[in-house]
Amino acid sequence: MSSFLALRRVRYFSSATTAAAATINSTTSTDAAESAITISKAKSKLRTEYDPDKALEIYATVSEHYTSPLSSRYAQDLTVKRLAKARRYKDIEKLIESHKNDPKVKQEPYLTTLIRSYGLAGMFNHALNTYNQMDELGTPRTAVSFNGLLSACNYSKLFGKVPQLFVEMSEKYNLRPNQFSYGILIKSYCEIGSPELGIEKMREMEEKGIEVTAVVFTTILHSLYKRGKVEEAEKIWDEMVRKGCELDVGVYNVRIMHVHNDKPESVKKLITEMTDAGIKPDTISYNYLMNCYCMNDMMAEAKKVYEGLEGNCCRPNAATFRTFIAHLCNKEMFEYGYKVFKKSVEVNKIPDFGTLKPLVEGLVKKLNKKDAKGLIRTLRKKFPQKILKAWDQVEVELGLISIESARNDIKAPRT
DNA sequence: ATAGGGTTAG
Repeated sequence: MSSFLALRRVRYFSSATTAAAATINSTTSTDAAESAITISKAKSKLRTEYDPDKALEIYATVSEHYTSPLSSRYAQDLTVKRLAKARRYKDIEKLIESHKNDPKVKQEPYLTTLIRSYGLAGMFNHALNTYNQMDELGTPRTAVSFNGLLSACNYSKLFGKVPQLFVEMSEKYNLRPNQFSYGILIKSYCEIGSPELGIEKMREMEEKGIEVTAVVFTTILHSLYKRGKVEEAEKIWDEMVRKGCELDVGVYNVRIMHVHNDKPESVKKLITEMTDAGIKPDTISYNYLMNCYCMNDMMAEAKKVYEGLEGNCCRPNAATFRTFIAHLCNKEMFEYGYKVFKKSVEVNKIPDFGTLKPLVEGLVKKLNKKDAKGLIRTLRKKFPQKILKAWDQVEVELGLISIESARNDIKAPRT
């Protein structure tokens, strides 16, 4: 029985891969506005599509409407990540290799997306092969693809390999590393556990007259805080300010990250500071503030932050819903938790099983079976069968459904 | 049109 299912799955999948591959080469003359709509719809769907087969089908519609590397990159990234999670490496290869038949591979940005994708899938050797294949494919080389290769290496978590590639490839192909190349290199040193070497490379940038932006400072700052080197971090921050580096949300969020386990006043202070400097806090900043209030039992304040998000031109993201619902459950605020859950459904950012289970249990405990059932019913509509199995059991355990009807469901799933 | 910041997990 299970092998039959497995077989069916493979066959179904192969046809989806082929479909995705085939559309890439078809010449379509859809007009740009229409393409943009199609792509944006596909992205929204992909975000919540965890079934790799379905993801591929959706991705096929994106390939069909290709306009620029950037516009389809997000979709390609998501598809590849889903496949990688399912360990479908052969299928990733099939998909990406098929793109090499497209005339656009002679364009460096296009080819670079392929290299990056292999990296995201953790298939660094494929990324490297693709990079070495460029002459054969007739794609010109600049720092763009070089940086793509270095990024692929970081994505594959081969941080130690980046410094070596940096030297080797820049010499072999006579390329001059730019500010992005250095940014990637410094990231790799920080990940290896040596922000000090990262700082050394930053000095090298200065000597060579390559602009050191907030991104590089942020990488180093983050690494220092993460390793508890607070004094060194403060020094880097001071240097950054002193040198007149343009500050942005990213750096501030790293600083907020560092203080958010403290009292809310510390977070508030930084938010005021950045706002005064004309930098708008984003969803990440507010998530920290909200979390911080929750950890300090200030739920009314946390609610205010959550409800004020849109007024601050921020949209709640997946992390907002997940962490807030978890805290609300801890505080037994299940009714409000259900409200937040409904909002997450509305915007297609539903938290995972582990987050929602305590919410259902809490609702039942408070004798609110109606909402508990409503929650599960909603999930049934949204998620693939595999994930839902866990919910069948929860339903029975909590007495939301009788064992008999659970059995019936196996034959005839509810709609 | 290539680098950083949260959270994500099996």
